[in-house]
Amino acid sequence: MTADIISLTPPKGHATLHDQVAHQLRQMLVENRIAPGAKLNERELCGVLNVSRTPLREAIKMLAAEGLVDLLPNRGAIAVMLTEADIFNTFEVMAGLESQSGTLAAQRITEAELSEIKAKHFEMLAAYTRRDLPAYYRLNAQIHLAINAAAKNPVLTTTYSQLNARLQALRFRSNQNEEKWQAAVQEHEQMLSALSRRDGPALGAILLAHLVHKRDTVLAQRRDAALAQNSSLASEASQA
Amino acid sequence: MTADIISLTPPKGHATLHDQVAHQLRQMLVENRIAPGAKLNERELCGVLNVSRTPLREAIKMLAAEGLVDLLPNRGAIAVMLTEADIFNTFEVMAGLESQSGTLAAQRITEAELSEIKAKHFEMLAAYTRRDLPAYYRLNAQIHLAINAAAKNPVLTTTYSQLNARLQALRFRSNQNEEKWQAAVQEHEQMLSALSRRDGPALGAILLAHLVHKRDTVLAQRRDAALAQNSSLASEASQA
DNA sequence: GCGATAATTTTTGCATACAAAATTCGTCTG
DNA sequence: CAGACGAATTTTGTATGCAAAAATTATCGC
Repeated sequence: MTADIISLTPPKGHATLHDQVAHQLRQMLVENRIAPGAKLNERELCGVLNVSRTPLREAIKMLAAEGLVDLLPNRGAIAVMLTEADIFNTFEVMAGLESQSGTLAAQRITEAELSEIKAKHFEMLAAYTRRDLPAYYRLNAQIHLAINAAAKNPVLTTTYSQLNARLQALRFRSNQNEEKWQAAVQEHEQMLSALSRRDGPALGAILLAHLVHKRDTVLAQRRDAALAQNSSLASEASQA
Repeated sequence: MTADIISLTPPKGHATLHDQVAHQLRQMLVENRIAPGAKLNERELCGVLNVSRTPLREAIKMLAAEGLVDLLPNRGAIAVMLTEADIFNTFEVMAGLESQSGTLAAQRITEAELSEIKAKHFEMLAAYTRRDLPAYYRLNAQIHLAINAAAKNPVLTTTYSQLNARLQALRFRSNQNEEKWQAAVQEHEQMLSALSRRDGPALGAILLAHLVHKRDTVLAQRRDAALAQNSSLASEASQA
């Protein structure tokens, strides 16, 4: 099936090496174990992953097509470094895709799927109440993926996941501020309500707004981080 | 820039071999010079493209990530064979993306861009009047790409182009029937009107409907082709 | 003659080898 | 001492070689 070409799930058993390597590299990039802008040294990675350069290079080419690394001619590959414009644009597209998936999900979701999402929602509320950020993020992501899955369109799911992967690295260590967190939780309440009523347009609109807010949060955070980085660099420079 | 990772335009000068090969293969797939389901024999393609297997295989991995070929473990790659569900789903996503690009384009298009699209529109009308299908298709595609470009979101453009490439092969030899053709032209008139009025929501809605119609046309055509194929096979069998 | 099985050939997947480009380092000059 | 030039090293890009898996052909049994 076309939508499964890009396997975002671990290749089971012992599939081809380049697929395994691609999966491992994807994980490393998404979890920020390879920093944005960092060079992917082939020899080094060969050592870490215990493979020769051939499957490694093939995997890198796949990641390039997925938009997780940039290919510099004669200079290898680097982990993508998203500009603010890139982030804005990516969120803009993801907002459209997620909105669409919400609209479709409202039409196509089964009772069983809805129940599972509701359950995850309550688990997420529990995590929020405990201020357990990692659990909250995990459940949040699961809910969004579940809504996506309920849209019953594998092409949509794959496209969404691929864009999401590029941003994952950004969100990996992001800390919400309290009021935005609360707002996000409220939006999730509205999402569940719309989904329960099978109100596609409403769910689409909510998800659109939700993603816009998420985008603003990520961008604001990024600016703060950049400022902190700059000031620490400045103090370092003054020390030297 | 992230959106330029996947180069859909000819790599100028003498870039890396795997990029050139990827471009050539893409062209061959999109133009149906490699039939859907056909096996991509490595040695054979090496001969045709005058390269060794290494850059060829790297290129194939990229095309796999782009969804143009399927990778079968230990059995190489085949040109994607879209099922009817795949086509439906791909069009569904493309409809969403194109609708969004219309909405954004209405907000962000410049006068110069609008004029150029209008000019292309009239050229397209000329082609329609002459019943010059190839010219019509070319201009039609250019208009859609121009609207996409006017949305000023490279991520959206790339995502759209990537999905479009998968369907290009289908449309390459597609013949419109007269009334659907006329309807499509009328929709284009509405598009231009909405774009001139900078009416984003209207343009989005029109493009959504336009894509749905395109989808129906392509699927109907495909069913006809399948029937013709079957009957010719049947007569062949009866001859033997 | 037909189907199943075994041998042969082909093809894929991976590792290695070699050439060209880029990076690094040292040296030299002003 | 700064900066530029150039040799040495590293790193990438491509070609080739080898082993395992698949496809093909031939052979055998029925």
